[in-house]
Amino acid sequence: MKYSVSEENYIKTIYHLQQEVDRVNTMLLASTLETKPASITDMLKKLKTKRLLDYKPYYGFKLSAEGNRVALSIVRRHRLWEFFLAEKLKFNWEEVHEMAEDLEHVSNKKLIDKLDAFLGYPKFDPHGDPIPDQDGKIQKEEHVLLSELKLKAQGRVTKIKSHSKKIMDLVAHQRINIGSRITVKKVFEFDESMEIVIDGKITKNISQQLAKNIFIGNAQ
Amino acid sequence: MKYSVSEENYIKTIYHLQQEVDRVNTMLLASTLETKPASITDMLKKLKTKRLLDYKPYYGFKLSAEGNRVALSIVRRHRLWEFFLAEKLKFNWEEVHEMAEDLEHVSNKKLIDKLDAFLGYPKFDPHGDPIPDQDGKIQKEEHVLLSELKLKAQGRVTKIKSHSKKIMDLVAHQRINIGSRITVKKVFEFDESMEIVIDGKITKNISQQLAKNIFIGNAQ
DNA sequence: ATTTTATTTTAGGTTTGTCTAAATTTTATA
DNA sequence: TATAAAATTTAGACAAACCTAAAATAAAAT
Repeated sequence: MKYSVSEENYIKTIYHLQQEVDRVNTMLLASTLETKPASITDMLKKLKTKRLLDYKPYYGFKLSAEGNRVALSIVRRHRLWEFFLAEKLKFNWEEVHEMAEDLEHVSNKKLIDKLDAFLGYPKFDPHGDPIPDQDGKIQKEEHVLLSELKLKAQGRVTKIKSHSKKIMDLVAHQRINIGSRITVKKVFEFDESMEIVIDGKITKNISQQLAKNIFIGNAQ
Repeated sequence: MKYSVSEENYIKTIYHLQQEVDRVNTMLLASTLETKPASITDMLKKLKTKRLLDYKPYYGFKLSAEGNRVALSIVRRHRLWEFFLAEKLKFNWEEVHEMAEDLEHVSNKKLIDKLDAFLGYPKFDPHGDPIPDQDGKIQKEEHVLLSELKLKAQGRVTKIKSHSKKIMDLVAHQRINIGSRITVKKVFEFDESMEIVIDGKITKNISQQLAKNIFIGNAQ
């Protein structure tokens, strides 16, 4: 089945929100997609008739098994293109997300599978997010938030929680990259900010809010 | 300026038709785009207000300078993606056209320029068609139709005129590729069909209709 | 130079995906 | 538990891009 760009964006967004909160509602989806609640309701009805969504008016909704399958294929496309943009075209990993938003809707399966092969079947994208394989299988990530790392603890950055421009700006400025080795030197009780050392070289001070958006783990 | 997929398809199609006939009309455009004349008129009015088209009702239309510029940028994207698909993803050159129809609408300029660099600034796509550079400049092709080649004449295939599935099927089956060296062994007066030798190895008989769709020239 | 035929445009309708405003249902609060 | 507030849905409208049927114009034929 082929879905419209709009349908795909709804499915993908519902999928991502379901990873974060246990109940996605109309309001949340509307604010995430920067659209109005009434538009959400319209699309929910459409996705329900296409059996991508379990949806009872007023009682909430979630992706059906088929909806989940479709979501994973969109996520796969998105992350493969991100990998391509960063690895082959040499884009900075902060700028690939936006471009991949367009490329992800090119849905020719043979194209995506050949791209996957060309890239060497990568398991994680440049943000450290796992790339689903042809069957939608995802390699388990094991990581903790930098904010939860104990003093003197060390690890590699595997992922940034949100890819919003605001966060990416700060992360890039602080020279924190996927793969950077981070050591926690100090945690300040006052505001829970921390002093870290990046790759054994640069020392930086970061806020707790930022540390709560950086994952340290086992990927790559 | 950003244009819709539909607008881009109209602009691109008008551009291509203008290379072939000196006056594109509503009927021709409708049949090429597999749409109805009334829909063409609607879009012509829209493209006129966007100053991409010189158009006087009932008097005909042609791309404006700006329309031409936009068309060349679409053609550039299309052919760069075709080159990528054939060269990097190892698709057969007969199958890349369809996929590039989707990819061409991803119009981020920085992405396209980086793709161009990654591919090594190719001058011709896998069909032998020239790829416009950032400024819309096209490398001149010098080629003649295979049907016009003299007896015993020889040359390399640089381009297939149309990329319709019907032609591509036949061309692929006959093992005629871009770059193949063709020698004309015989021309039969009865139906103007010809016997050719491909790369000094295989002998084939092809119809005049087919020979009129194969260009022999100087590209690559 | 009419008449016939072909082409093009207009008028009005459809679908997709959006919107605003109003109505309905659920949840929270007094 | 009745009422206020918040969330959700319905009703009706709009733009984009298409359609059919009819009207207008241009081109061809007699």
